[in-house]
Amino acid sequence: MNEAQPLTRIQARNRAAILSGGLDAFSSAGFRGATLDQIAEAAGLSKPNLLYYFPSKDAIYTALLEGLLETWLDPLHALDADGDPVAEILAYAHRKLAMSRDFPRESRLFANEILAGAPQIGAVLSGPLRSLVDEKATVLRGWMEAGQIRASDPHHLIFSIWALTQHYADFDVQVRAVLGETDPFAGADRFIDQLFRSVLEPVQDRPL
Amino acid sequence: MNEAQPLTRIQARNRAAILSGGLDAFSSAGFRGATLDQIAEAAGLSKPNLLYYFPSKDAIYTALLEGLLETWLDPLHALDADGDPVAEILAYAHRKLAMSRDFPRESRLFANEILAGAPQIGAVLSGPLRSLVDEKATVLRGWMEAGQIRASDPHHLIFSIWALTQHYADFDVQVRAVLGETDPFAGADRFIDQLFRSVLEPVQDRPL
Amino acid sequence: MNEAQPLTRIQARNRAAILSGGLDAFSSAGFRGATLDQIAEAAGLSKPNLLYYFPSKDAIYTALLEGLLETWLDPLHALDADGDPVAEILAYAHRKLAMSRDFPRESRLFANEILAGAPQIGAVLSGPLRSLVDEKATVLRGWMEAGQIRASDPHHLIFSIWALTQHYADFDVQVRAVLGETDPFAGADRFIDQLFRSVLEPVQDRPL
Amino acid sequence: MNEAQPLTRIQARNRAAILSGGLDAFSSAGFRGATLDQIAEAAGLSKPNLLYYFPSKDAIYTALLEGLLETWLDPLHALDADGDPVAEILAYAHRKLAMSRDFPRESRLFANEILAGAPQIGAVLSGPLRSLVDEKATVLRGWMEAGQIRASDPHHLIFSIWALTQHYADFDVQVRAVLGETDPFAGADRFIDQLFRSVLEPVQDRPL
DNA sequence: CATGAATGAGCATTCATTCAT
DNA sequence: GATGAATGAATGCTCATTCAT
Repeated sequence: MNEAQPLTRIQARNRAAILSGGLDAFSSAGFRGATLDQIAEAAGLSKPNLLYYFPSKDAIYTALLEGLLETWLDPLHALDADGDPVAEILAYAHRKLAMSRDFPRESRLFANEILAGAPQIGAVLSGPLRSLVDEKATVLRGWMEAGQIRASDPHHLIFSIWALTQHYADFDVQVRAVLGETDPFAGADRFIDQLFRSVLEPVQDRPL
Repeated sequence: MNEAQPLTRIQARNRAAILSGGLDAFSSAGFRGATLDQIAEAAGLSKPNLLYYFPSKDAIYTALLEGLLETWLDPLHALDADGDPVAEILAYAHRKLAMSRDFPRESRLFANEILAGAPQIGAVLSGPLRSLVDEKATVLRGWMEAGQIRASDPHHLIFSIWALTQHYADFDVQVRAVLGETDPFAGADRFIDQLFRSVLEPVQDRPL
Repeated sequence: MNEAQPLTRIQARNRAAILSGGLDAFSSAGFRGATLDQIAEAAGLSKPNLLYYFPSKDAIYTALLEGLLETWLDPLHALDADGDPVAEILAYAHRKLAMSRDFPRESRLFANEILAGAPQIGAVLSGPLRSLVDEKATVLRGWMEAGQIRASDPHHLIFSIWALTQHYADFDVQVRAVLGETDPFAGADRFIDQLFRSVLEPVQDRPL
Repeated sequence: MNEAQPLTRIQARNRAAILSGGLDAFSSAGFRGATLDQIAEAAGLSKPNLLYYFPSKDAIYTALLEGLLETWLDPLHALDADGDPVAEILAYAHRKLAMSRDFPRESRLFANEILAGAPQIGAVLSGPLRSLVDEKATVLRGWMEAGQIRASDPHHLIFSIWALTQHYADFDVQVRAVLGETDPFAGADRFIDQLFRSVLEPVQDRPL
């Protein structure tokens, strides 16, 4: 599996199947709780064949997390210092909520990793993630000082967007148990919009 | 170990040590990922001795969850329909945040159980929890219709309090990685207060 | 190990070795008393490898019993209502004794299962076995009423054949301790012949 | 527990309870398969207290076997060389059958020990038991040579009495499964009487 | 006499990984 | 590429036995 070689079709298909099976397993049972048997069955491969594509359980997990981190931070990267402040922030929250809706397993994989103490991505958190958050917090603070959004703690503002949006993926089982069969995301979208608009929009701008 | 008998001192001490060790293990690795060896070592007991107090790994987990559920819902129970609406809701959010600060392992245990699909407490979620939430949502809706707080979806309002407060326990590692050594809870408390005050207080009441 | 697939040579060899080792272990120590370690060692396999062929200790035991039951009842099935009565019964007793000589471990496995209360084959005893015995008892009664053999209780007649023949396998250790090194089966064969001839042959037919 | 001291009432009661519980356990599961927990629960004692009366599992088993062996051979001892031959032998068979009816657990304990290869009483079998059997076989042979009973192999004659009578205790489950609820012993008694009378009584003495 | 507490050894079974083909 | 076969190291749990009181 020389990485310089392009993957054959079978290779691509099997790698994808393994990663999908691994995502299922790791996102619900955590790294230690997931088993290669589960993953192999989900991927429709024998266990030795699975280990032909990834040398170890750890390698599957790492591949998943690495593939995830990029897309996971994309929405925040996209927050544009030159855009309309309220619109930018709300758009960011909506993008994050859409990720919870469209990629709930990825969200739960991430949650599991953090709950376990971030053994694999600890360095990313205190390195690239922290830098990115600090950079965007500076943008937010600039908007606040310019009176474009009301003043609040920019870091906690970001945390609140993470918490609120990821909750609908990570606690999906609980949300659905409480709401019944209703799809939670439409209501969540409206509520989140209302919540952040309230705290962000300067008072005099608020429509009576 | 007849439960009708009062526990001896040794029993009380060892049971507590086991539950604490189990809380450590289960809250970070999940049920499947935690091992009796970890728990026994954390409790300072041999593995067979641990199983002298609890008949199985499952029994420890169940004891933890049962002990947790009661206190977990207490803050919501305490939300008083006859109190001042904004003050009641904010007090609820503060109590929840205090629980994240004082009992972070319990929060992560709960998060892990939900992430795994709530195999043990699924029935509680769609039964007692749902009833409680519906009851309190009715209270909130009453306040909204009376104009005492601004209108929004009461279920999602409750979810948002859960999400925001539990985030500081469940994603503690990430929060601290981003903030550095600063204690997150003081800032979190202020931010949450500001956020919910914004969305709850009727517009005309807001000081200019 | 799809059972529809023919077994490979290795599979056939190892499954046979496991069943033989299991027969040794279960027939002398009973189900609970036998250990996978014994069986694995007798089969020349590691314990996990043994469990690669049979999913559990119970599965080995069940496979043995199922394989046994068929051949166990064959001699009785072969008792022919149209044959010569005395000859048929004596032939049946000889076949049973031959089984004790040639398959003593199987006999002891069966004895152990019965002694333990027949937890696995209880249903067979009160179902198929009872039907078969009742059917052959009816044949015997017919012969008795026709005066072809002397009258006696046909069920106890069958039990006596079981008891006498299986004794030489099940109590082999005792029989040999009492008899010394002599092979017991030649004498047993003669004695059983004489015993049943005495009780079966109509009195007037008996040579003086 | 100085053996020179007489047992207190409590000691006597508890020893008896342990032996009875042990008899239940060992007779159905064998030595290895039985557990001290079973025995302790059956005896209504705690496990450490049980081990106060008997120093080990092995000690209980040995005590049972030793207590058994004496009474086990009594009926054969009682076979009287000076009595009426046929009556003596039939009386022996009846006594043995009565023991199967009245002490089936003891019979099964003995059967289990033999099936396991007689690890504890092997020496008794090839020592005292063999001597006793040889002695009684000599008596039988004397009767045969005197024409008081018909000639047959005296050892196998004794084995046949053991086999037939013990079968009703050892294979009790099977016998009852085949016969239904009927009590087997009345029929067994008649059949055994008929069987041995047939093979023992000199031909000319037989009533037409 | 009796029990609560504790444990080393063992047991059935699982699991990630390796090896040969 | 893929699989059958195999295993060392756990893993949850049992069991006979010991110790302290």
